[in-house]
Amino acid sequence: MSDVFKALAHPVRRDVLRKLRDGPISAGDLADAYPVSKPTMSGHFKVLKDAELIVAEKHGTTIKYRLNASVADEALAWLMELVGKDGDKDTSP
Amino acid sequence: MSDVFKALAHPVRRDVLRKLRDGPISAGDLADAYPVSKPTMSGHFKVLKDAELIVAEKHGTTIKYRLNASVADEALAWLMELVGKDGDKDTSP
DNA sequence: TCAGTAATTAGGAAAAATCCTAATTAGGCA
DNA sequence: TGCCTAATTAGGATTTTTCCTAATTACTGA
Repeated sequence: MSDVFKALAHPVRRDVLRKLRDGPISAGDLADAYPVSKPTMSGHFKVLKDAELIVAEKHGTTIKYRLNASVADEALAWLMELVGKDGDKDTSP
Repeated sequence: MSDVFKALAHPVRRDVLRKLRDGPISAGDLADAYPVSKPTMSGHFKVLKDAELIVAEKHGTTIKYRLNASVADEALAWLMELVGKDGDKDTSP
């Protein structure tokens, strides 16, 4: 759980996760979206992967990352319990 | 927002927040609950205070901390948006 | 096979986090 | 006032995070 919150503690990593909400994106395209070097972005991807917030899919020479919402759900559940909301999984039937 | 997730990234700090769910607790009583020094705990309190996850109330010579759920709600809202749940504030009418 | 592109690993500098002991501040009370 | 307790601040050692440039790995296609 610490790994997840640690991963969420960096603004670039949070923004990467938001981008991945709309579907998988390649490492290169993600890297191009931020004013830091590619190796730095690769490091951010590693933090997100280690926390299992993202999953890598290899497509030939490129790698696409996709969001793993189930891990985010665990962090969500922790916060829900903290603030006293019950942990409903869905808001619509 | 980074401050909030950073504060949540340490297991002792997360546990402190959970304890405060049931009402305010003094700094000393909280410190006694963990196998680290009081100054270390004081440092953790500072991180939580800076993130506004807790609020200090002075009572004579002791200080009581209480949970500030509204900041936790913001982190919750961020995660809800990430995983595609709508951000209902309440689960019961 | 080998040049080109995508992405990561290696190595290292600078800043921040973690935790300790010792010293300090602040309040309450004989 | 002077002492005791509660809690924080100061100072410092160690580890982790963050970010860079340079080098490496891995796949593709002429």
